[in-house]
Amino acid sequence: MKKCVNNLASLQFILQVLGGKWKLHILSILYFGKKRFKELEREIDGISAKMLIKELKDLEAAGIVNRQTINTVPITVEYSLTTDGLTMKPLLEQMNEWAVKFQQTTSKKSAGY
Amino acid sequence: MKKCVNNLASLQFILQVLGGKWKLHILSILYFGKKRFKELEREIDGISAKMLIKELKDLEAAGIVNRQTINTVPITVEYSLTTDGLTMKPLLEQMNEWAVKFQQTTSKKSAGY
DNA sequence: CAGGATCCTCTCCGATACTG
DNA sequence: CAGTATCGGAGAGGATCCTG
Repeated sequence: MKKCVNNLASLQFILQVLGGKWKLHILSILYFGKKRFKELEREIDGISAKMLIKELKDLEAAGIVNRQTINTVPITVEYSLTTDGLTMKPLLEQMNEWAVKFQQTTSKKSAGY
Repeated sequence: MKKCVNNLASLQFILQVLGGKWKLHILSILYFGKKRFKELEREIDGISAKMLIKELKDLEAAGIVNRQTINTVPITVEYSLTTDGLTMKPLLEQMNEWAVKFQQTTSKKSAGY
């Protein structure tokens, strides 16, 4: 009586959560643990502070990323994956794996033979 | 001597391939087999012909989708997953699974308790 | 039926300057 | 350091008309 998979209707939802130029990049870093805002900014090459803030807000609103403010003198904010966010680690791994393989096969082909 | 996963650098690549409003939706249909252009258009609610064409072209260029022209009187074109495209079926399944679960947990929380 | 061309709108995203 | 506000360009994406 379970539906098995007769459609992949929820796939759209993935894009709403992970869509945007930087979200996967951010997650691929938080994947390895808690990071401060500035660390993220440094590790994500090319991102502007504005976009980092925005994407982090989106991820926070989605319940994937945790925001923790620490009241130091120059304020410190740390971001990490929530419990829900952690559930997508295997998914991130598999996505990355697929991407690696796919890039290899396509580069072989375009190499001519 | 293998790298294990010490970074998820290829994740960016996923977005280049699957980014765009409709690509996952298209793939979630081609997942189940070959489809004609018009069938896709009908099954993807809200998509415009222009976007369907564009997204299909992108997917074709990426080597994920196959385009086959059949010389009937009103021309028929069929789209299907390539060999490379088929390799992402497990990925699509896992993405969908995660999305389903994630939507459940978040809807529970927003239900108040 | 499948797809091209054109026009138009809206959102994404970068750059910059400013606040606690 | 972390975040907000504003401006502006580029591209995504929609609607419509046209063609083989």
